[in-house]
Amino acid sequence: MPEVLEVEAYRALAEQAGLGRTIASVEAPDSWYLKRGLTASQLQVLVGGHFEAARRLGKLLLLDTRLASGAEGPVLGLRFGMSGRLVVDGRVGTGPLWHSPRGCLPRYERFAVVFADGGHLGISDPRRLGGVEVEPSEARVGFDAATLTPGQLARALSTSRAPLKARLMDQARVAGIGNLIADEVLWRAGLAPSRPAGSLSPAELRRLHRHLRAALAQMGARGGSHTGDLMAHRTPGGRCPRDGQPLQRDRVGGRTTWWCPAHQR
DNA sequence: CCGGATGTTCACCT
DNA sequence: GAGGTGAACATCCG
Repeated sequence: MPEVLEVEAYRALAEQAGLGRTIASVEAPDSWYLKRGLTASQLQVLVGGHFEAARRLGKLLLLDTRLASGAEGPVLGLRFGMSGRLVVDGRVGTGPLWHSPRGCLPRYERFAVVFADGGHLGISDPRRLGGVEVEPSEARVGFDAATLTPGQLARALSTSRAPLKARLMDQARVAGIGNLIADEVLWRAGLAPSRPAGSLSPAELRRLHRHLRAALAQMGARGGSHTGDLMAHRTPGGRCPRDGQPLQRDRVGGRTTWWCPAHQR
């Protein structure tokens, strides 16, 4: 699930409910979930400290920490993969948009911090595709999709012969756009997913930027990445809700892509 | 039973 | 160097 909209909801939840609470223990039962050599014992440094801020870069949730000593602690980086959710005191960051209530079973909790007040903040991730790291490289993350300017979009796409959709989903270029948002935005903007990214005219670039902003705002208000106008039609036999033409299913950038050859050029 | 799923990384090709 | 492909991760769903 998590694209920029979901991770932003997780960030808001962490900020609203997770800051300033004393950390009593860190539970990392799944060593595979700890990335870049991070170990459970290294995380024990957080005990007695607290989270000081919740930030987001693309799909990466960053938790700034303060140690018990008062010194600045490490930055915790949380990734959610396809099926990960942030859970704070039993509350899920995005409310009702998760389709399977079973995704929250205790056995799917891959990482958690238990607070001294008895509450907790954790990641529930059935498919185990997310992960936790310390001091993630913030410099390697591209322009954030939620605040992307027209100039940044132009820079992210310019001169590339890679498919437009692949470039939009390249987290080192534009951070936060996943498969569903990419299909939705390209459909709204009337641009074919396989167009070379660097081939867009200035007018097309402006159009893409406008539709990206509008789609994120609308889908955010509706409740997430799966609430786009194209979503219900991404299925065999599906037709374009704009012009009724059969949608085409392809593979672009390694991901299943649904698009309308009639109006996406 | 099989295929596919809102993601990332890596090895291995062209 | 730039891109593409397939595998890996683990579970659920149609």
